[in-house]
Amino acid sequence: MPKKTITLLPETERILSQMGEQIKNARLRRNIPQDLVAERAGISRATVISIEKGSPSVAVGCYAAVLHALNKLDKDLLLVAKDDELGRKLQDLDLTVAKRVR
Amino acid sequence: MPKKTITLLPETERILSQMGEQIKNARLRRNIPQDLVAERAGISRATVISIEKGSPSVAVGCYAAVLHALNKLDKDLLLVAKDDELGRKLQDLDLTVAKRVR
DNA sequence: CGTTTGTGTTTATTATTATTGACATAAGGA
DNA sequence: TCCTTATGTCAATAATAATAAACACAAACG
Repeated sequence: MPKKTITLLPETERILSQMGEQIKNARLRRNIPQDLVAERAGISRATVISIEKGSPSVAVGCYAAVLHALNKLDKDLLLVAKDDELGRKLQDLDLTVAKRVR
Repeated sequence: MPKKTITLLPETERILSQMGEQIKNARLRRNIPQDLVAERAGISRATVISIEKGSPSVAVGCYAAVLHALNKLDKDLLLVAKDDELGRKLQDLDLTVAKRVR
């Protein structure tokens, strides 16, 4: 039973909005209509619109598909949680390469 | 009526998987159990598990909430579609700052 | 200015998701 | 080793998401 709706901090919502805007700009630069992106991504145009608004409730797979339709921009997803500086510092304080938390 | 299920290219699926792994590693480095992340993110532990596996069907908002629970790692989402080199090159060829495609 | 068409809303419908809880497994400390 | 507990899986259910279609609006072009 999905939660009534996903509740996010305003800060996080803004981040998603901005990401959506960036996706939209990437599309505009390529001069591809939402129609086409939707078709290439295998989703509906309505969902593309939601994505460009940064809707939190849209599946990450839809985001990925749209990004891929924009000339393999989906590879950008690999940047998420990649360069984890804080994480590495924390790890240095307690050098355990654990498979799970303790 | 949601599509039967999101169908992605194997390449895109791999990207999501890897992203999930990176998120998991970020959590392990911080030594936070899935339980706690779920609580902080306001979602269920089952969903956290799905996210760490890179499940395409999970809402992007859940991903964002988990990232935020990991010391504001949600800012990494701003890297997506940001440094759009190809897009800018394409734009250079046809310098129009359009609000929509034509 | 007129026309084309890309964009954004809305609504109803149905398939799918996120949840809960219980259980099995295994990691790692004592 | 033993024991705690983090992790993963599974099933059933409730609530949402993604869709299609029609509409209005506005941007860009001739």
